[in-house]
Amino acid sequence: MSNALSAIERFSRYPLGESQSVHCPVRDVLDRIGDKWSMLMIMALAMRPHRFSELHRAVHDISKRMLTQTLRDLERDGLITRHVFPTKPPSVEYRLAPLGQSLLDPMAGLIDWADRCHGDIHAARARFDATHGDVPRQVFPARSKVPPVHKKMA
Amino acid sequence: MSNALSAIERFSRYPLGESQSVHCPVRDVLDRIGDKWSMLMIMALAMRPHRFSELHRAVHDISKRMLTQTLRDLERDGLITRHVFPTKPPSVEYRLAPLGQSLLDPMAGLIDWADRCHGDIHAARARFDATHGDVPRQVFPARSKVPPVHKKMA
DNA sequence: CAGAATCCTCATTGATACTG
DNA sequence: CAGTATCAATGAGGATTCTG
Repeated sequence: MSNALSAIERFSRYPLGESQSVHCPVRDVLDRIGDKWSMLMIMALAMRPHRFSELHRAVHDISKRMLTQTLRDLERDGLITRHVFPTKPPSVEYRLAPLGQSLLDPMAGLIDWADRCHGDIHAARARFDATHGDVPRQVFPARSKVPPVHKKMA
Repeated sequence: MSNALSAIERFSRYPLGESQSVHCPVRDVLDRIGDKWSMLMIMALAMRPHRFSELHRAVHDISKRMLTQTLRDLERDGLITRHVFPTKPPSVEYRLAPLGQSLLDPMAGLIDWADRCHGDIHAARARFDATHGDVPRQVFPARSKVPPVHKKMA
C-alpha cells in the first residue's frame, strides 16, 4: 500500500498542469478509459469476444452511434481488434488485443476498490448532504441584482 | 495477470447495462474519478496537503470554478477533507482522507500501465490512421442530399 | 485567499433515418 | 447485421464578476 507513492512520484515529475495529455500519463489514461463507455466495452470483451449486437445487448443503454465510435477509438488505440466475417448479413467480431489485456489488471484493481468502498462513499455522501445540506460553504446573502429572468427567448 | 478475471467476473454479475451507477461498480468508479480533474487532485494531494491556491497552481489549467466543484465533490464522497483556518485572509487546506488514500494503489496501477503502454498506444494510433486514413469502414458513396451547409446562423 | 453566482460556449451524447 | 450521416439536446466546463 506504499508502492503507490512511487508511481505518484514518478508521475509528479510531469508538469501535472497544462500538459495536453501528451506527456502526462494520468490525462493519457483518462482520455482513454475515462469516457462513458470504453471501460464497459473492455470489461465485456474481457470475458469473451463479442459481436457488435452482442455488445449492444450487453450494455443496451448505449446508442449504436456511441457503440461504433467507442469501438473505433479502442481499435485505433490498439486495445481491441476487429474481425469482419464476410457473411450475409455481415458479422463483425471484436476481441481484446494484447494491449487491452494488459489493461485488465489495473482495471480490476479499480473495480475491487469500487466494490469495497462504494458503501463508505455513499455513507460519506449522505453525511455530507445532511450536514452541508444548506449553508453551502459560506453564506452569501445573494445581493439582489436582477430577477433571474434568464431565458434565451429563441 | 489472471486474477483480473476474478474481478471482471465478479463485476459481470451486475447487469452491466442500464444500471444507473447504483449497482454497477464500474460506472460508480468512473463517475467518481473519471472526470477531467478528480484524479489530478488526488494525485496532488497524495504528495502532501495543499491549499486552494496551491492546487490551482499545481494544475493551473483548471478554472477556479471547476477546482471548487471538484474539491467539493471529492469531499462529499469522503475522499478528501477540508480544513478551514480562520486567518485573515482565510486559508483552506485539503488533504487526502483515508478513503482517498485507499484509492492510491489502484490508481498507481493505472498510471503504471499508462506509463508502460502509451508508446504502444501512440504507435497503434499512427498505424491505424495511416491505414484507415480514408475509407472509414465501409464505403458509402454519400448520396448527395443537401450540401453540408450546416451552420446555426445565430 | 477562497470561494459563489451568473452567463455562455462547445464537446459529448442521444435519436432518428438510411444503407450494403 | 453493422454500421454511416445528420440533427437536436444536454451538460460539462470556461470566463467573468462579486464577496467575506
